[in-house]
Amino acid sequence: MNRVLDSAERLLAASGLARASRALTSSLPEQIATRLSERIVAGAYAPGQRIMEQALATEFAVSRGPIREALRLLERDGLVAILARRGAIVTNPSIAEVKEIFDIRAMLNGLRDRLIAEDPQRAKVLAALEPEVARLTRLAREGKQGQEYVEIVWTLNRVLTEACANARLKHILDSLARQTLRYSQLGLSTPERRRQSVQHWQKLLEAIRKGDGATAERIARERVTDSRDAAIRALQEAPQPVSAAKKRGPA
Amino acid sequence: MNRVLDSAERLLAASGLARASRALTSSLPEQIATRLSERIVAGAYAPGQRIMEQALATEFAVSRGPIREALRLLERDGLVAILARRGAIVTNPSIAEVKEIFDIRAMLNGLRDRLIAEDPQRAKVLAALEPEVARLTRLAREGKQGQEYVEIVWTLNRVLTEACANARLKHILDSLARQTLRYSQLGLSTPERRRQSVQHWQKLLEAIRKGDGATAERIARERVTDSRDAAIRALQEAPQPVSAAKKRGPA
DNA sequence: GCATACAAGATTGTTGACAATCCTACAAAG
DNA sequence: CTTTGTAGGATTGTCAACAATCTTGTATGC
Repeated sequence: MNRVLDSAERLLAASGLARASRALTSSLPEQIATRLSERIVAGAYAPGQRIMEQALATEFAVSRGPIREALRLLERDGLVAILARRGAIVTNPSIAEVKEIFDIRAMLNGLRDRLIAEDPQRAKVLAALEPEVARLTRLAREGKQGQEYVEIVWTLNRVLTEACANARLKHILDSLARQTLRYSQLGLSTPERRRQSVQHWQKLLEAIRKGDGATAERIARERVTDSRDAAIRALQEAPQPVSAAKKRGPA
Repeated sequence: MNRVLDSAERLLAASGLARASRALTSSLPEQIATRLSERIVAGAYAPGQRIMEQALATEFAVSRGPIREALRLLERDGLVAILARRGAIVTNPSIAEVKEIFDIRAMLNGLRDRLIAEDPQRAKVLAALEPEVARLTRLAREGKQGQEYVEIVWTLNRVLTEACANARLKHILDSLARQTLRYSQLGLSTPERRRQSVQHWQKLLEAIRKGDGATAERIARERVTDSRDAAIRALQEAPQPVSAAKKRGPA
């Protein structure tokens, strides 16, 4: 339908977030939550739009009970806000809130990568990361544009988060990643930024290889902080980043 | 009824966590969740104990719907685990999981205190912190034992978290604090540890006063890491820290 | 012309009942 | 004596309807 929307959907698939956290568990509310989160991230529901329970219940051919639970799950992930007696509306994070989320991610990505660097069994993770970083390097050298770059970066992040020994950290990072998925494309827009991103990843791999947790943490943190600043700059220039349309009423 | 239980209840009240996050919103499921979380933290439900929906519905004189929602809220906070078709059981975090939570808190408390130190309007927070730290210093000098010490530390943490400009960070920290409330008393057991804790707080205040975000972050992180190690040591010595009884069946 | 009050419709919160699944106890076979 | 299969009760998951609240459109007053 729409180019931006398509790329967002591909990004979601590449990120593996939907599958990673819920789809296989086969609980009805979780399945519904997964499908709804895909729509929100893809921009099918505009920020600020109200989501009615009965409409979804009819669409998914279930009762309102599972729908309600699914909406609470989305609230937990920050994709909708639920107001008492007024239902769920798609969140529209302000620039300040996006910055907040990135600040938290900077700290926790730092912890994640430090833990991995200090893990005696990190060789396996490295084996998964190395070919991806090699692809990234090649793409950057060839000056290639496009979606592929973003997808590789998401894969790298997913591999690192999956490998994380701290289950609760993994959970929080997944949740935060879903919340910033809508803005993740903004961080790699210019060729210079991509070149710097590649350098960051190479240095991170080096630090993990050496088992240097402190360096791994510092690099991860810098990387997210850079993404944060880039995303904020992009948001300030274009206040409506993903969804062009501003539909508020029912579809 | 039981001394340990009493002190846990006082601690919960002093921490202000229940009130801070839910009680005033007056939604029925949230009220129920608050009361249940008090019971879990106080040890009225033993770890591993199964919680049945119908029993709670009868007790609170509501239908099972709000009870279900309340249990999902507790799951979000990590106080119960919900298994498909098997309901909610009170979580019994392993030592490894407690360490995980403390590791996350170390990072995020660091972010919190750095943000506060870099906040131009930090004077107001300082004004609230200073008398408490003074009380702490006095207690330590007098070599006083007892609950008061723990309560002051909780107040300090609550003031800092409340003052945090990052709303999402505040939310995550509240949630993590609830999860470790059961173990927070373990960190300050010996007089030496308390003296060191006082020093940490004094240095933290100093850093905030100067606007030295990096130092504030480092100190906060050290403090949580120390608490973590102390809590783990205590847990290894006494595997059943809060609730003495090991009731698994219905009460 | 604009703001306010009211009424009808729509939407969420809650309830009680039904269906599907799980756990326990007991019996039968190896 | 241990293990496997089965039946009953118990518990969670889902549904449809009712009550309480909110939103929207309209009319009225200034």
